[in-house]
Amino acid sequence: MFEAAIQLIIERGTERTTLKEIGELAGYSRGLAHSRFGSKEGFLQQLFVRFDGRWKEHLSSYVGDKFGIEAVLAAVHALRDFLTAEASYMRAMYMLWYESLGHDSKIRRKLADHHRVYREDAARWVRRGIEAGEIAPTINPEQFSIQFNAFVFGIIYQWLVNAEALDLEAIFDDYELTVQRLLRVKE
Amino acid sequence: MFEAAIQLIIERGTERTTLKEIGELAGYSRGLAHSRFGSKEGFLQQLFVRFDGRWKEHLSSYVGDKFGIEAVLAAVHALRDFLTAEASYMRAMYMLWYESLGHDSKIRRKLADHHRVYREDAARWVRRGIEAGEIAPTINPEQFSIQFNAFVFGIIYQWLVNAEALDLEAIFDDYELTVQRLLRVKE
DNA sequence: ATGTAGTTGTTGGTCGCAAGCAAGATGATG
DNA sequence: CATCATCTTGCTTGCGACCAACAACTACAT
Repeated sequence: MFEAAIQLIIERGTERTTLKEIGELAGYSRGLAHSRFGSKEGFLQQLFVRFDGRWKEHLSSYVGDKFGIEAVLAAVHALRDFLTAEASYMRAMYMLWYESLGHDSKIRRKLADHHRVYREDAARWVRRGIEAGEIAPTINPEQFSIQFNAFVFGIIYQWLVNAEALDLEAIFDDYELTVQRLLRVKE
Repeated sequence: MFEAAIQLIIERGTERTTLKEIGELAGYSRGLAHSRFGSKEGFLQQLFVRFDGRWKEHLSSYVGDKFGIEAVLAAVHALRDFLTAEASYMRAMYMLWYESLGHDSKIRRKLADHHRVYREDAARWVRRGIEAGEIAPTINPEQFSIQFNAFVFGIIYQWLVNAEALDLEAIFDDYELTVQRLLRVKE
């Protein structure tokens, strides 16, 4: 059922995808999605949770308890691999996120909260990297974190707009250099 | 009419905004928006063109024929000021962009094209900065451009998700430092 | 002032369809 | 056979896009 929804969301976006279509594409009747999830909003919320779990799991399998530059690069690799291996997941997830920004919704509030956490995580990586003497103390962890998150979301956005125009390998390789240049303490 | 549309798109997104509401909020009858623009798609396209013109004008009033680091910083300032002075324009514009990614549309194709141009512009600024000896020749103009655009779109995205959580002044000040650190040739 | 044409805006109505609900079918299990 | 969960079907309601006919106003020539 969720797989069917992902496919439809990629094609039409969440707003133009109907519960009827989802049920039928999944091989059931038109009414099932509705009776299972109560409402369209309810269904999208479940989908949100599912997406979130999947990404969190993927990310933490890369980052683990790393910190400093290593953690930042691990997150970059997590994104690179997720974009290529789970492209449809990614597309549907962001379509859901983007469209939830349009109106007041639970998803929208959750999103704001998650984004705060993302920023805190990256800031912590940097802070611990500075403590370990690996990252230059002139770096402001909170600001780097915002810029790092901007990179992540900005790349994903450009990828959504036109995936073919981007050479992901080259982009992530070059961004690694940028991170090293910026963070690494000079001897 | 366009002003009414902007207000409604901010509240509900494009998909949940109806031509009827737009006409009525603008002080006309329910049918006017339709008879003027032919279709909802037609209306949104006009809106897209309008947004695009406004942003282009704003940006070029900051960048002019600058190049190198100066041009990059001018673009950063253009964004900073647009975000604060024209917040509703920005919100509605990006909601329109985001929602047009969900399905095949003319807007979507135009968007892809515009983004290519954005990347070319920034890459050109960098290339000319390298030629002038101001920017380190180790910098890859195309890759910096992608990262720069990612910053722009990524900041806007975070701002759309939760504007209150961001201190725009601090963000843009710190990003200036980042740009200088990355690009400026070391003597 | 009057007839003609063009522009702008209004109104009534059709069509299609998504969401949601309720009643019932199906089918497994103890 | 009774119960519970799962799934289907018929139906209602509401509404958005779109269209066609028409009204009101303006311009301008005669």
